[in-house]
Amino acid sequence: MSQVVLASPAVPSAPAWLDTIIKGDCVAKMEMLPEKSVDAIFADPPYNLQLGGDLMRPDHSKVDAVDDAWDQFESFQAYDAFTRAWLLAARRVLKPNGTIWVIGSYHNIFRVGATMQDLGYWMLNDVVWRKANPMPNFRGRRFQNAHETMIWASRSREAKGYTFNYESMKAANDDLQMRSDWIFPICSGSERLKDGEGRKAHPTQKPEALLARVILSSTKPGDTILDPFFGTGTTGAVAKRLGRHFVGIEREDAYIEVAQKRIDETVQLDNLSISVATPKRAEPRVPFTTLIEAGLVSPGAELVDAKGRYSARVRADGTIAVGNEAASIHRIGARVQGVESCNGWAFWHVREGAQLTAIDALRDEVRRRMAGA
Amino acid sequence: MSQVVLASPAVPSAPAWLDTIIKGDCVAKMEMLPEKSVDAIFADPPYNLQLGGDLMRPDHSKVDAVDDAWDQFESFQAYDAFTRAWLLAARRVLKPNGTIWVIGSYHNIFRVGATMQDLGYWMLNDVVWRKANPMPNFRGRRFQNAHETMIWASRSREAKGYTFNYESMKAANDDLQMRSDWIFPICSGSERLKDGEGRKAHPTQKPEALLARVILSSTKPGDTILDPFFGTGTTGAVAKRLGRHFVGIEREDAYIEVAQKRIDETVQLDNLSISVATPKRAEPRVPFTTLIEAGLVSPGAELVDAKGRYSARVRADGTIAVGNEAASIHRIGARVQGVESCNGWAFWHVREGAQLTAIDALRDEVRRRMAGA
DNA sequence: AGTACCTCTGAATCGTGGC
DNA sequence: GGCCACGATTCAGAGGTAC
Repeated sequence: MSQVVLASPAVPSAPAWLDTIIKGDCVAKMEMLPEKSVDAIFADPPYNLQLGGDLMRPDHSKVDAVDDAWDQFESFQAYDAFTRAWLLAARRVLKPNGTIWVIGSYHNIFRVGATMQDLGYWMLNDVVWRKANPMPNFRGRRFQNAHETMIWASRSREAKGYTFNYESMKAANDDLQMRSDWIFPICSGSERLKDGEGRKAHPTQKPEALLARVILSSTKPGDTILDPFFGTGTTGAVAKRLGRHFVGIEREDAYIEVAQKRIDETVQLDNLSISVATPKRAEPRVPFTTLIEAGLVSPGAELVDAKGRYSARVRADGTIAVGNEAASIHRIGARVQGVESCNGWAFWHVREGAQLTAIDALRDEVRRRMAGA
Repeated sequence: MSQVVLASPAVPSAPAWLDTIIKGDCVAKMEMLPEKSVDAIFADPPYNLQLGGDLMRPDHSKVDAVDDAWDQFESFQAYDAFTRAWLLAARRVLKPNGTIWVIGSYHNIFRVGATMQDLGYWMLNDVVWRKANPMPNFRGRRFQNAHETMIWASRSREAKGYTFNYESMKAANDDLQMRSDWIFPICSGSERLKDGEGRKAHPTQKPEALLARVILSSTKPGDTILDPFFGTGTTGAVAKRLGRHFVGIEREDAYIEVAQKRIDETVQLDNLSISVATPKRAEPRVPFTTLIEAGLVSPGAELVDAKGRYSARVRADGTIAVGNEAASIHRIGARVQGVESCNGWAFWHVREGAQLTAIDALRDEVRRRMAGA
């Protein structure tokens, strides 16, 4: 009797690169992967920040800026060429119905987005990550830069079969459609990886909650997610935890070491638990200027305290004025009483004829309108 | 007796185009305006929406999409050429310290932003308009598109003297820095302009509250704001109400008619209501020695920091001394803390028994006396 | 044990004016 | 145009320490 030679198994073995970190330049390494082999891509490319000198906080401490060599480009042209190259290589690797996420800030995201359109990617959404705790603007010269932007795109306009877990997202958002603006804290505390000396292991580590929403919304369990700028491996760790495969590409040994250890320590959730976490819905803070914008208080209106002893005028810019001094409702409330501080919301009222309406009641009205909308 | 011939007024007459709507193509008309003649620009260019067929709601009603001829471009190249042309013409008209706002969605904002950078504009912020009541996504294939993006940029990297009313914005936001994400309802209800048949007069009318914050944050009363895509004149109406001048450019007679009527019916707020909170930088400089001359601080008096850790002595010449070293309040403040620099006004206090009085408060007193005199 | 206070830090394109 | 003094400017969260 001759021995039966077993045929190769019906299920093909997983490719060697699956669930690994590939060391090297992301363009060269992506070109070595099979075409149309990954379901999704998450990319956090260099932002090309163009910083001037040192920036000091008001308390004279120095801001730890992102001044790494990998974020330096000679010109917009150089950055565009780099962007075009990696986006092109990424598109080859992406399955026809795959989607790509790219995160950036105003420094780079417009160039990235235009290049994506030029290469044939089809935009599905731009999603705003609103930071719950952004760094302040220390010099008071701009608005506090409190968000970053993600672009979510399919491989082409014709690709209609991409994954979007609409029902999961809606259920996770208290049965309302998930919006294009998400709020998450920045990555800090124990989640923030440290090197041997206790310094942050990577200057721009992203929060796992952000990656979790990305992965849960646009991939299925068992899918493969490629991250060409792997860094400390947030994409890989979250993918593993949520029962997805990953491929990471990273140039720097120090980052690879941290990422591998992190992923090794990550445990996959049981199948039941790979569901969408419910986002917290905090009571929205309503600034005084919103009452003016909503038409509930008019510029020029008179505010008085409950006993009618003090009076102030509302200005269009959201400050209120007494004499020739203008400041917030809180400051002016403190000022007229000659005290250190004052809750302007509790102190001031709008006079309508003989009737006084607390501005706090008007704020409640704004909250009702925002919730009802 | 001969009649006195009055000389021409010392104040030069306003240019003929101020506070008017110019009919025509915005590039051609901007090229006819004097260079460096406007303080700010607000632009709401065509979004280049690429809609397929008609979009139907679940109840089979048709969504009133933006399908106007002015929003159709043959290709990204055509849209880019158009964008480059109007941004170039706009930059010529903008004063060196002027700023520009451009609003768009993911369809066009990335191309607009990249072009702005290519032309030398310097980005200050991207600001997200979060819609309190956005249109739902009817197909359930994407996230609800719940925001639009505005880019705020100066004319060049070197222009540091642009207007940003930091104090107004902060006071209006309950004494917290204004963030880069703003929430406003979309324009609807009685604010939404209708044509003769009760249909909306313009498909993309922006809310006045949005324009008000733009104008209040980045212009001063009396400034001139150019809007090259004037539409129904939201920019003009809000500018007039807030005591700013405007110039509008619009091609379509129907929009011009609605806009002119709207602006004619708009009333300017009184001066107190529109004035801008004064930044400390702009207040008259008071040298420390003035406090001594005014008798508010005596030579020989002891200065301490808020926590009483450091102490210095006031000298008659307006310097203060620690040990055998004498210098300005700033230099000595820095010296005792061992830091590079220090705002002595915020650091030092006069001790009167157990009570500490900030020398900054004494400076305010001097300023009040000077203003009253 | 609980709380109050202090310190540190995060993708940052972060002066002005007089001499 | 360069130099230098003046002096303006921060929010939320985590973690540690003192009481």
